Amino acid sequence: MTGATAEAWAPGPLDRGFFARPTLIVARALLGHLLVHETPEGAVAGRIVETEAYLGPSDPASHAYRRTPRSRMMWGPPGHAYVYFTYGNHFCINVVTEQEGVAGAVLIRALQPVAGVELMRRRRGVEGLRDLCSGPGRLTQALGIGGHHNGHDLTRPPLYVARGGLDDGERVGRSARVGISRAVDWPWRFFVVGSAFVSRGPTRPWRRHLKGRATPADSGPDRA
DNA sequence: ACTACGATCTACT
DNA sequence: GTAGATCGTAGTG
Repeated sequence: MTGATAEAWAPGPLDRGFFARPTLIVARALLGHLLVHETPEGAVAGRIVETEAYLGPSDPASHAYRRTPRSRMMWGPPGHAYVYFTYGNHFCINVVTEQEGVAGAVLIRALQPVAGVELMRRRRGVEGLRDLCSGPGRLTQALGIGGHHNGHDLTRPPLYVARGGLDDGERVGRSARVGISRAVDWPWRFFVVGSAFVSRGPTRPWRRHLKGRATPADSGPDRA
């Protein structure tokens, strides 16, 4: 259980073509894959169970709604990390999508701890498995991700996305995105239905009431 | 130069 | 359920 090295279980990184697709496709397709960080202190990894899509100038909630120095990475090459600091306390990590020159990124919102759990506990200062990576600020702390990872190529160690997958019977759910003040009803959050490791309780993500017009809240065709 | 506000988390009532 | 922490980014003057 504990003590397994990355080499013992991790397949290679996903290739760049995986990320060079429309952002909404990548956001859903990332579910089940692994975010891996290998450091001198040890290897840690988690299975992606919750994501959010952020587009370019067409998306009022996106950092790329307007082009700024901070968000320039979102126009950069696919498969690279966009890491930003927020609320004076937390880092969040995105995977850049689309062709270079087109803005788009997927925020990783929650992981199911898979390896390096003791190191995660040490970094987080909490014990509960469900408290280690269930939130965008929590998972960066657990994995040791910081501002210096901004622009890192996530198809290359030491920080990369590796092939995982969804089990038969696991379904993809959608909801509105969390923590935003514009485009609040756009259903661009994706999560593994029933996972105990999503950032908002496992039984609660459906509880958003639709106001006025219907939104496509049903899961679409799944398959990663 | 100055101000407002977060793609959040934790602790407390 | 609500508030405070805490600071870089972005927008305004």
